[in-house]
Amino acid sequence: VESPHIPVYQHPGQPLQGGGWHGALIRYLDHTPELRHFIFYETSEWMAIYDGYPKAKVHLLLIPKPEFLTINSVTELSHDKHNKQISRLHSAARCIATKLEKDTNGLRLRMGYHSLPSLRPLHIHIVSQDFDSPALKTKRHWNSFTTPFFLDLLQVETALQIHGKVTVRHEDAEALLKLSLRCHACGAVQKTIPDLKQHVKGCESMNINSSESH
DNA sequence: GTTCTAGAAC
DNA sequence: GTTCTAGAAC
Repeated sequence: VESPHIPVYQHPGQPLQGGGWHGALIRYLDHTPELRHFIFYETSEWMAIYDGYPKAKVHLLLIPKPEFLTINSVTELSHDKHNKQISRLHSAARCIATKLEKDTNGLRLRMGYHSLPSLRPLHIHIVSQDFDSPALKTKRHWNSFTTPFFLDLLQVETALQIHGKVTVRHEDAEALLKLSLRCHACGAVQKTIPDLKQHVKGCESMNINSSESH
């Protein structure tokens, strides 16, 4: 397990545009000078960057470096080929999350993959569960983090262990993104995104296990 | 992935 | 009238 000097989370602002969005994350790995402020921390095996459009108070992406693991989606992983690398990557994610949870005084974090990622290469989301961010604008955004579309690290590890790979049915995953807007803490359905954000701010269930509730 | 915007919803 | 979403374009 890496035990680096993980810094304090401090998002730098909006990233530069251009360069084609599918491979946008590659530009971070290439150390494009304009994006250097978006590097949260890196080792020889991975780079943790600030999400350019953070969907919560804390939102990092953990990207394995090409020489460590070259792959675009969780469905391309196999137990036989990648078990050791994935273990190390997940350890790093957990190490970062533990540090961030300390720094943020109990902000709850989830770590995992999107079933159908829009960006390559493979990346793990480390995201706090407040979803208090102006960049979270659509049902797709919301459901990609709060439905089973979001695959937790442990879930991926278990699938790899049992089935040797992670299987995603495209249409099932797409359907999850279209589910009605539901509070992830209490399950209440909300009509619009603004309604949902308003609800989450005051939702009693949100504060369980948070230091702010004590 | 985001931006833009037409038209649905209110 | 304004708010909000969803689909096209990028």
